[in-house]
Amino acid sequence: MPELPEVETMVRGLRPHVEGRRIVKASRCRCSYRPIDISPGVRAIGRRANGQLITRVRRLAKRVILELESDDAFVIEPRMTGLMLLSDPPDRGHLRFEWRLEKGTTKETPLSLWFWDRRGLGTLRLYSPEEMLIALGPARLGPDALAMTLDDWRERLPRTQRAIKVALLDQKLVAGIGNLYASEILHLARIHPEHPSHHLKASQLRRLHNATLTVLETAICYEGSTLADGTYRNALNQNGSYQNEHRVYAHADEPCPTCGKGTIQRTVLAQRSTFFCPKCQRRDA
DNA sequence: ATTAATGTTCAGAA
DNA sequence: TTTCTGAACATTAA
Repeated sequence: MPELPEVETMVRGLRPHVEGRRIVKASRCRCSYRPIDISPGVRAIGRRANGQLITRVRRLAKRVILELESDDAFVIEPRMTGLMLLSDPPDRGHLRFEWRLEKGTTKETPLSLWFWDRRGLGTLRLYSPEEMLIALGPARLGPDALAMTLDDWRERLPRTQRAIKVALLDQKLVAGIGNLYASEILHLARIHPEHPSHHLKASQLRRLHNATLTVLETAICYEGSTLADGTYRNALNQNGSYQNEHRVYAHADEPCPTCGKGTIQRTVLAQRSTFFCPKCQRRDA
């Protein structure tokens, strides 16, 4: 479930320890389960990455990017249960990939960066700048949810007739929002999840813009959401705490914390759980 | 002991 | 063209 706030938290945790360090060895872990989906192959990755300096760590939508001095870049996509960890993996059986990093100063111990993934749906790519543009350029990925301007919302949402909840999950339309934050954003914006995207009024688009920024920025402050299954952790294997601030997600049958009158409903949209307050988020509003 | 549910992305179907 | 469905996967709860 790492979405934008969780991936941003990973990147911020990694950055001070990883930027400016040299990769001694990048290699696939011997894993109890199936090996991680990587490309190019292990040998090509080693040839291109070993000895390289990591110049920058950044986030691209829900992906972690490790930029190398050669201008190649690792692109890690955690999908459901992937974690980028500097220490203390929950277990060793689900470790999928390791970057062994050079000692910084003499005092520091050698450091490993790990990709740990319980379900194993995550992927890792090593891209040249040209490959990166093709794989993750504007044709594949819309503007980052935090970078969306009001004009971006006004211009992009009318492009589809799907329910707004479904549109928010379309990474080509707007990148970074996942199932959990889509419900939270729509609740704060007081928009019904089934409202057709192309029928949103100006006032609703303004509220959607503001709610997106508020929810995602607040969630980043709380270091993301760690759900009941405990999958998501930051770079040091610590919990996030935004789950305590969720107003609708996984709160079915509870009173709405905003209006106190409605009861949170759970429905299924695009095969995903969707939570909303029928009083705050009226269909016709 | 099965089965359903979990959520991201993509391939392929409608 | 646009939208929808199912599969990939491990684990837990029912």
